[in-house]
Amino acid sequence: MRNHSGYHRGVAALPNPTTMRAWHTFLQAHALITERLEVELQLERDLGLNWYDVLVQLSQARDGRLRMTELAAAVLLSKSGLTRLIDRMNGEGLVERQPDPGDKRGTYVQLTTTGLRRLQAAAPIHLRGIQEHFGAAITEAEAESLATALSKVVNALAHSRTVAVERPFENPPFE
Amino acid sequence: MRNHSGYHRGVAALPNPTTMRAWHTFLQAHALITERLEVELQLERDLGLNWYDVLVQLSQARDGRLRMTELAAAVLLSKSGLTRLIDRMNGEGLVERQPDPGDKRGTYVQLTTTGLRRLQAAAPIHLRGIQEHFGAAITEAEAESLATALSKVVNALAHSRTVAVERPFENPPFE
DNA sequence: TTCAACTCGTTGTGTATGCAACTATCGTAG
DNA sequence: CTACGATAGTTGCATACACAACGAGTTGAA
Repeated sequence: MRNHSGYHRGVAALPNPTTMRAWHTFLQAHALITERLEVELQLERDLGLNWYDVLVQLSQARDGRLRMTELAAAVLLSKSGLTRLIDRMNGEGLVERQPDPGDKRGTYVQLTTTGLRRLQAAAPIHLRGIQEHFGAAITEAEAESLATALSKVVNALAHSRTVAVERPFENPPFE
Repeated sequence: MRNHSGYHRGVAALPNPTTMRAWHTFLQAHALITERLEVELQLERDLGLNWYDVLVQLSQARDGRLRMTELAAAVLLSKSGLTRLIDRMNGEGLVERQPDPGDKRGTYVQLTTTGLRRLQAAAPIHLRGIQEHFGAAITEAEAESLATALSKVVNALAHSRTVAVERPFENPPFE
């Protein structure tokens, strides 16, 4: 699936100014809002965004539990990263490890009632932040457009598996 | 507990479904595209995105140099984080530290010709990635809308200095 | 049934990063 | 000029993460 969206001039089409402006704003917005939401949740509910994400994923899962690997994928962490995150959350009683009776290799991560309460306390803060810093700043039409546009970006990326990239020159194995 | 989950309490409205959809797509798009660009730059030019950002900032600065603090702000790193990043980049000859003759506390980070060459080799790869994965996926109108909408988000955040948030049952701000 | 290849989660290790404390220097009020 | 608070950058320490190697368990083909 190559770049067959018009504009083939020379080797690789470069972004036009509008694209670059959108790109830059995109990065800036993400950095700022993410940091703000993290800080607010941390200050007001003593909960990091990763912890929150884990709680959300578990609360939405059937029986409030997921396998380590599923959860790792859902919260975009490596397996080892999740192992240690769950260690910490378990240490605070928010989740529990349960052996999977059907597969002795596997472990379920189960949301505890403590964890659920913690999530219920945190969710309004987080959602309020999203509304305040994101939703309130843009119009409904802009939100629609944004979702549409970025969905296309996501789909394009999801469907193009890291195509063996070209290595025009250099990059020999010497260092 | 004040702002109850009430939808009409006025105090803290929660996001509507459109907003939430836009929000999720926003996060997803950022995570995916960022990872892809990082991987591509790393594989094809053996350069991390942070390194690239530093090189870009320096190349755009007057005389190809910036003070540590300015650079730290530009690339969104803490002072200590930048100290070590510059250590590493200096170790590979991409930048140099220069004392500021006018302020003996200060240090300039100066782009070297090696660093500039490295940037010139990397830039096409990175820009191509932005075009391919971002620019090509959306229409010009969507790019405009996105830039407009997210600019408003950025401005709102930049102008609202972390307003002392409510701490329902935490230490009051009375020091 | 057997066993090689795979999968699941953990552990060892290395790296990047932030915070707080520190040193050196600067700027200024008195 | 002095003294003190502010600022620039570095360092010690702690944390969070990824990658690779690993042991235990599973699966499928012969």
